[in-house]
Amino acid sequence: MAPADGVLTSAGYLLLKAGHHIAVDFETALDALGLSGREFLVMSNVRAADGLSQQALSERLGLDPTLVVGLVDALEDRSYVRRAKDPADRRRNILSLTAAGIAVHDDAVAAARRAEHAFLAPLSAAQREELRAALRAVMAPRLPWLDA
Amino acid sequence: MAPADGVLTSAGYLLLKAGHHIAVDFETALDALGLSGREFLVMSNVRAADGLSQQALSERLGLDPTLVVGLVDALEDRSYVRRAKDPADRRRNILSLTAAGIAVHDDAVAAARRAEHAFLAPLSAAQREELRAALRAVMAPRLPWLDA
DNA sequence: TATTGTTATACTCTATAACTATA
DNA sequence: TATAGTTATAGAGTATAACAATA
Repeated sequence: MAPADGVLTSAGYLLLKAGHHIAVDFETALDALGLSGREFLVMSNVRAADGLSQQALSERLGLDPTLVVGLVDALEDRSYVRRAKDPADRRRNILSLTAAGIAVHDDAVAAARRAEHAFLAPLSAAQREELRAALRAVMAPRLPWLDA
Repeated sequence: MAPADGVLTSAGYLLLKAGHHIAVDFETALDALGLSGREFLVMSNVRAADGLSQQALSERLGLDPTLVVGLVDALEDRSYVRRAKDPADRRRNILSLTAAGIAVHDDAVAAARRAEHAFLAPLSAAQREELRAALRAVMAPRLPWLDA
């Protein structure tokens, strides 16, 4: 057997593929609500971390700040997200969800959970929890906000 | 606690993020060999499945056939991959690795394995294997060639 | 008439640099 | 002088459609 054998069934490659597949599933599930995956993540982060600035958000998302502008614009147009000047530093925009944003986000969370459950259906509840713990351990050094 | 809490620490989101992070790590590791991640996957699939056509390859990779053309072109230019007309159906290109291609691919596999090992370092050997088994179970319905 | 591979075009997405307003 | 946010531009990446060769 070739020394290269097993690459395509390695944990690393399967992880890469699984990540992409579930991303597509999330997009599909959120599409019914008129949200993109990124918009959902913007709302999730704004909701999870109070008083988030756009720069802090871009770091969390791993996206360029210039991309965040357009994302927040699109959500503000639909009145899901609010920009407010930080009184302590008027350069900063403090982001928050509106009541309408929270309502839509609740639905989006439910849709995402259904998609996740379907994706992980081949696993038992215990296996799903083990998977989550393993991924959390691996990602902890890379996602500082995960500790909180 | 808000009903939306936990989205960012869910198995699904961590899976999505982990997939992207390891993809970046793979790209970085392969860069030293002058290979892109996709070129590496082309070579890995050609090597794993004998007599693969470009169309079959595009299905395995989940990429449009028109993208495969350019990938194979670039690898053929470096004499890593060969195109040969299928005698049974002269529309088909049968792909194979050259000796040079196999040599480079061996190095690439080693580099990818090192990157994977570093990425999964927080996990024990048993946990890594459990992760691999879980991902394989989840992806089996989506990657038909995984059964082989 | 359908399929494999190829090419060309248009579209989307992203990264880079420059600008403003605040500090 | 440096930073947060914004805008505009250019580049890379992708999808769509049309074509040639073969079935």
